[in-house]
Amino acid sequence: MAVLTIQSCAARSSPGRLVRRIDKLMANLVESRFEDTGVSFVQWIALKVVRDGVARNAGDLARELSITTGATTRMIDVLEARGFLVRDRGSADRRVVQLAVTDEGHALVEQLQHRVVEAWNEVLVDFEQDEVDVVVAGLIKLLAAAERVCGCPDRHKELAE
Amino acid sequence: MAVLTIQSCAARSSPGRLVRRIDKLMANLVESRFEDTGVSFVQWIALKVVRDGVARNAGDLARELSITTGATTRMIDVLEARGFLVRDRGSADRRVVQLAVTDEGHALVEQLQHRVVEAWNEVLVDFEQDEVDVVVAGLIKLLAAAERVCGCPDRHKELAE
DNA sequence: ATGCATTGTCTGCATATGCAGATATTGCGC
DNA sequence: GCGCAATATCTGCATATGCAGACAATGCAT
Repeated sequence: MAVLTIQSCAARSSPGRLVRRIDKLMANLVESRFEDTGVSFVQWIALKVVRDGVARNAGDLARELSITTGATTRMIDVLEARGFLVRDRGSADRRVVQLAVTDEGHALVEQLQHRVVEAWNEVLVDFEQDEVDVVVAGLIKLLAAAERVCGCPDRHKELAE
Repeated sequence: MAVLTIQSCAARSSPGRLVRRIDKLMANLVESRFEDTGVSFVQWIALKVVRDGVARNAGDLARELSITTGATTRMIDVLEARGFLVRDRGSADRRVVQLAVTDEGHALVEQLQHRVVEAWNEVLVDFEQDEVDVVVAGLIKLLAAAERVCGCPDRHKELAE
């Protein structure tokens, strides 16, 4: 408690700075390997969570991607136009837009998934399995703490995973 | 090595997903406490690294913020217009734009720094000091690994910190 | 000293996203 | 059934950023 001091709050070694930089670098790294497909990293994540049933409609998807529903609408527009995804205005509740990946989208997710794993494994080559586990565990705890303080609106149904 | 599997590469517990979400949440959290100042989180970081001498010119600042020099130019425009920062076309090399915070900028950094520390400490309230150290150490190693794979262009002078 | 490659910053244009209001649908109380 | 609050998505507009080329200053080879 009271763990961060003035000196460390925005230093190179502050958690905030580190997560930001890692996020940017990894997104760029992965995206550089998607170039032939014209699909962005975020678009790939969108397709993946829809395919895996983690996001079934537009609102779910927005929460999964940590972007607004407005931004999500437009991303779905693009993915639908490119034939990777289809909208389906639900018959039960006609407000919600059910999402499903097409065969083409499914194939794309599969293909790019291997590239993502490969990139991460190149980065993690000098890590032992338990080192990774420790980092991930720490991040999970940190995220939970941040969500608590933010009174996080997306404490949504825990689609076990 | 070969630590990430297909299953875990984009799951809720993947390092990539976690760092992205933590970054977004913390940026929003901090920014919500800056509202009265009209300064964004990134703008505050910019002022801070300039004040601390970590970034002395526009190029340095771009690397510190992980954004392009073009975006940096415009951010400097705003901060200069608001009187927090001054440009000074260097006399030694007239290409570089030396940066310095004004008295007003200095005061702002000081004031907001306390809010940032406070926010982080609220998040970290259930962490022991050594838990934080472990997470930070893991992130530092992860960042170094990512920079290695990216052939990172900003392995710039190690302004010790 | 001249020409040319390099470097640092800036600018024009495109995209991604946030925000706030609009629209459509649902469900609830009466 | 009617009116109204709540919900899910969409749209218009503003901003932040990336990218690629422009421009200015420097320094190096000759």
